[in-house]
Amino acid sequence: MRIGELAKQAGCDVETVRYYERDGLLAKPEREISGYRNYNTLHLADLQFVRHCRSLGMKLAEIKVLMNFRSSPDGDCAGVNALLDVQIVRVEEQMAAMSLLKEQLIALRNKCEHRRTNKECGIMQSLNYAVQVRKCPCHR
Amino acid sequence: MRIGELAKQAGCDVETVRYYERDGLLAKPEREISGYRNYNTLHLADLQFVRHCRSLGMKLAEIKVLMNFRSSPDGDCAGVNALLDVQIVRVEEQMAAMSLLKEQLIALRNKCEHRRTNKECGIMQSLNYAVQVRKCPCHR
DNA sequence: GCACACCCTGTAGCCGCTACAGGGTCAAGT
DNA sequence: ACTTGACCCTGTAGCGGCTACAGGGTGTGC
Repeated sequence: MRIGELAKQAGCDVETVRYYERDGLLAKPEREISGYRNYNTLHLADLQFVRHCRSLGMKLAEIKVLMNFRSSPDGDCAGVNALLDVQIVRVEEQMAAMSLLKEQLIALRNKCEHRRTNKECGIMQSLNYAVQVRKCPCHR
Repeated sequence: MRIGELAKQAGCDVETVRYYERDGLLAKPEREISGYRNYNTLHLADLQFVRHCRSLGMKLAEIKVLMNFRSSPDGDCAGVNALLDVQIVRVEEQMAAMSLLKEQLIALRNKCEHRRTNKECGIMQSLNYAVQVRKCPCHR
């Protein structure tokens, strides 16, 4: 199949496929005489693997590591587990940060009693000062 | 004061200050004969305002809007409120997405019973397929 | 007169794409 | 045989918000 079909099946953009190839994430496919890239179902499986990893928020460098694990099927999968743990920790950290952020934004939003001028606005006034930060409100 | 002192007081990098100036977020300061930028406390207040907004996750374009509100102090602050609401919605959306992500990652993590080979690893096998998505687990 | 901290401009890099420009190829229709 | 239009190619630039140089100039203290 050609690149358009491949991209469609994987639910991504043609440009993205070429980007992955350039980045060394996907193997370079054979070319037709015309120069067109020609893919088979193994290429598709690889691309889908990458897209699934991406949808889980993994970085391309991390996906490369997983691809390497994949190409040594008899190796110990401890590395896979460790990589997943990194993802989970990262997401948890981001969630904690967002939680704090939301709290700050809502506190700020409540500073304004409607229909004031900009200079009287409690929000605008507060933005002149650093946000009061409690020590990690999400973990108590 | 010179740029190094300004950056230090605002808790950011010198390069960041110059970047903000180039981006039109901060006014261009006077120059000394040497060509060095010379700042006063008003510049510092502006920079701190920007940094506080950034720490709340606002985009530079949004901060520009707030700066404009700031320079028309007698205007109606409804726009400020609306902008804050946009921030809050954005953070809530991101938190919902992260929550879903975390759930998916943990489900995936549980697919591997320790000390297998890569090809037997439940995680690696699952990554060949799309993640099962429940309809927004964070809102019920 | 020298060292060293600081400042300047301009450019390139990070990430994961996205969006062109400027061209070639192919298949169907007339 | 010719045209249309969908697809493909390479290469480059842009997004956001910085960060990190290179290659130079300036200021200050000893």
